[in-house]
Amino acid sequence: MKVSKETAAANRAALLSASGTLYRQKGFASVTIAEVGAAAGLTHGALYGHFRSKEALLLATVGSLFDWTAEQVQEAPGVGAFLDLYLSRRHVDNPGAGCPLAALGDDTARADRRVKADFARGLERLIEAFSELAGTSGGESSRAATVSAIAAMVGAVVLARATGDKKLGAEILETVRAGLARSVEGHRP
Amino acid sequence: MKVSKETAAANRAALLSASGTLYRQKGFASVTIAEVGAAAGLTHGALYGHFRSKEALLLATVGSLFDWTAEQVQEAPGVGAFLDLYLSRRHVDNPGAGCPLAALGDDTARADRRVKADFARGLERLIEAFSELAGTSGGESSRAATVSAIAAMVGAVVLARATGDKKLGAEILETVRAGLARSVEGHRP
DNA sequence: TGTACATCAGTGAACGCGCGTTCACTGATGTAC
DNA sequence: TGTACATCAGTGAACGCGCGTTCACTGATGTAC
Repeated sequence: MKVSKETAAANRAALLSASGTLYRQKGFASVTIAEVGAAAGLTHGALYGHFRSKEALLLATVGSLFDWTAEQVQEAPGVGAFLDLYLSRRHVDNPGAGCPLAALGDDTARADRRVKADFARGLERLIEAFSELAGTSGGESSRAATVSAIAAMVGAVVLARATGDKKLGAEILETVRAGLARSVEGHRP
Repeated sequence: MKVSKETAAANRAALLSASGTLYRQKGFASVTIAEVGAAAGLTHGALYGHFRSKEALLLATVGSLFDWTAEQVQEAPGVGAFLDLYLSRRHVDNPGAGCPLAALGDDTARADRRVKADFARGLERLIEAFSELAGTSGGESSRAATVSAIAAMVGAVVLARATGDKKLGAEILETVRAGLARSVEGHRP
């Protein structure tokens, strides 16, 4: 049956939220139309009222998904606090609510050019936000330090998740966290 | 028709080689039995003579796949040479013949406990091999530096692949390479 | 404001397709004599 | 060494199943009067 415009808009938002979570949990390839619909409290048929196809849903979802991490940085009170959150067991254990760059990096490498473009934009926004949070001026060496830090953070979360080994995973997180905390302090005169 | 024992063994090896390449290129979820068989020059039916199921093929493949990177380190003439190879455009553009930790990290996080165990073993071997190549003694700080370096390397390759942007990708690779080269030299008195 | 009706968001059965898996069959291998 | 035959690696048709997608239908919404 027909629903109000407000409900329809909320349903569309629920579909995008559900797909964003499911993609991060299961990867692009393993998410079905039916489960996205069900996670949003709808049937699979309803999804086609909002998106032309499975591909269109994917493109609509990643349009904003990869901005997540930069937004988290902007909300963080400081670099140390963000490092603690990003390199935490909680983050590693909850990919569906975590950094899409870490959860979908490999998937994006295999995806459409348009998905990659959204990923690149999200990464650029993250580099800017992180540089700003670290309080360094916009020099070249500041950007280089930020890029290296982000690579290490993403790598650490990917590796910690893939090992499935609490001890090794914790070692990776703590090692990278300590190394980056030292490096960031070193950049503050 | 029946083939010789040598041919059968070669076919089995070809299946494992094909699956290893295809997994790294397309991810675990998107590789079909038929295409693994075809890539090995066989039909899909032949595969079931060697492996009980699709899952058994996956487990047999990753049994040795994740050792690839440590073996590359052992063959490298030095740390600098390995960094140049790992953080190269060539590596980024050829995931099927590259580091499985970078190509399948996210997929492994979503996979069976046994796949994760093989990943963890491959990563441990890589940490040992890299420490040895870097020529540092087996102290705690040496291991920490190695773990941080590997996280940055894996993260750099994942990000460079996902951006699909030659310029940003090249910047990530070169920034991390330069940072690690400096860090490794710093550890040499 | 009240009423009749056109609109349209959502439902769920149905479709074709590709996948993993099975199995009767083929014919070269390799062994028994 | 030569021959007859049992073995078995590989083939390809067939199967059931789950998926993406379509579409006739439903009934609440929201508008025209």
